[in-house]
Amino acid sequence: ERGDKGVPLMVGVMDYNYDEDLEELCPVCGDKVSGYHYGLLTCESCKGFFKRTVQNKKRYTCAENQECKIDKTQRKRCPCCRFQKCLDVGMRLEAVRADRMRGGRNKFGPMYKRDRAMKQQKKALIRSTGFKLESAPPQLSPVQTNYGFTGTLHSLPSVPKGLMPSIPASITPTDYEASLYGPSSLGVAMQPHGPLPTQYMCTAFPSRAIKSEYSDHHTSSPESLVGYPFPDVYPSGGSPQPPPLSPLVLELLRCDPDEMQVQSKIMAFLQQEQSGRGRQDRLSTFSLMCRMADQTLFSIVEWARSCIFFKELKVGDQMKLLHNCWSELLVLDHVFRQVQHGKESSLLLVTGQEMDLSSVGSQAGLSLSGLVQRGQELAGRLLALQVDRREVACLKFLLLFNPNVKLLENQVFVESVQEQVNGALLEYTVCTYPLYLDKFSQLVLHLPELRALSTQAEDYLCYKHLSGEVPCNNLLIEMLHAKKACI
DNA sequence: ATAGCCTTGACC
DNA sequence: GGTCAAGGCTAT
Repeated sequence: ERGDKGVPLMVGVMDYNYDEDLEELCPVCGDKVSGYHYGLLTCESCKGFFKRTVQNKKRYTCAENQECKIDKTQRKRCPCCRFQKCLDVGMRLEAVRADRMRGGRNKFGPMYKRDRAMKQQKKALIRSTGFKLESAPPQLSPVQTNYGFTGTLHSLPSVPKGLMPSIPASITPTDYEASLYGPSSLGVAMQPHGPLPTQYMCTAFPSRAIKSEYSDHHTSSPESLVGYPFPDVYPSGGSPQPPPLSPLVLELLRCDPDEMQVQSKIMAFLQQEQSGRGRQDRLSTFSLMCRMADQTLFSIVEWARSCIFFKELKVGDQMKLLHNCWSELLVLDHVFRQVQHGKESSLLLVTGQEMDLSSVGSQAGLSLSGLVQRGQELAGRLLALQVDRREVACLKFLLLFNPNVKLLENQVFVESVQEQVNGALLEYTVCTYPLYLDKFSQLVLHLPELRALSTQAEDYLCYKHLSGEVPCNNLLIEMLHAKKACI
């Protein structure tokens, strides 16, 4: 691809640019990758090894304890552990053809294409986030960097133990390969003596073996099948199924509170507050909106405090992060509600009430109407993007775990969560919307507008507060003060 | 048996 | 017609 054979040294030096070279390492042995082979990027030798093993139905036994380290220099020592590692990192038995037909393409083609697109975007992401990965301390041990949440095998920015310690932990290809195609070797490494994921369990599998992807083209006699005694990863026999949703995305979504619960809670609170007042001092619409935003903010803080990752932080760091992003979360909450509402002419409030936009225009001042309008425009763009709940769940984490917040006790953790969620969101969008390759960047590109909008909202709130129009005892104002104190 | 290089051929 | 992952070949 890159003509790196006769490249003049100088060009090599000039081109040596974080770009490709670091990613081109075989997940099995760390040798140079020569292309996609049997499901993922591997080196030429592991490709050949995997082919020989499966074609010739070889059975190996390990002389040691089935935990031999496999690297470029030692890969010949234990074929048993080497083959096990091939399976662990996700090489596909089905990609070895039973009929030995040469040339052509197989059903994995589209998958390789998707993976290329994803790698491309991840690279762009790394570039746009200012080479965070490269500027990180160069030799963090996996233990130090592994803040991965337990329970997922996917998207952890960390390396399986013993795999090429010279590789910066976060950018080995392993994460993505594994999260696309099967359990990561990290997952296996994390539970070295535990049971393997079901699909790789070596059960007593009857002679009905793996079908080649080409066996459809020929009358498939039992003899034409490769008889490797592993169960088919895709028993349904169709095209490769999309990988399961990243468990991280699911986990982030699970953290989300139930909308109806929040809605009725805030509704009940406001009603109670109103009923406690006499006819005379009923709150103005504006004050009511402030109380509503205030209560929403309470529920956001409650959400954050019970969230995966966030609850691991010390309170001091939690405060700093929330002080930084509370208005962004509030705005995102509002805007996404409008996306779901889908009506141009009215606002949907957190209480489930609908409010005519024309009444906002007439009752609110110019600056508030402008703010609302800007929110509607953002909602319109997000609607056009077809942003979904899972993506919003990720965006909330990206806002919350802002690595630019200063003086954090556990900065590294925050950066790690940011990276993990970025990766999970990227993976989610590429896998869920394969025809919309740009969706991830489109989503992330809307964050600056969201931030700008929230800043404008803060300014507005500040102005209203200074002119004494915001009710006191207000979390909004407290946050406003705290943030100003930070800066 | 290994691994680097070669040939093949469906898909774009 | 080019691409590139399959399988094939062959020195070590």
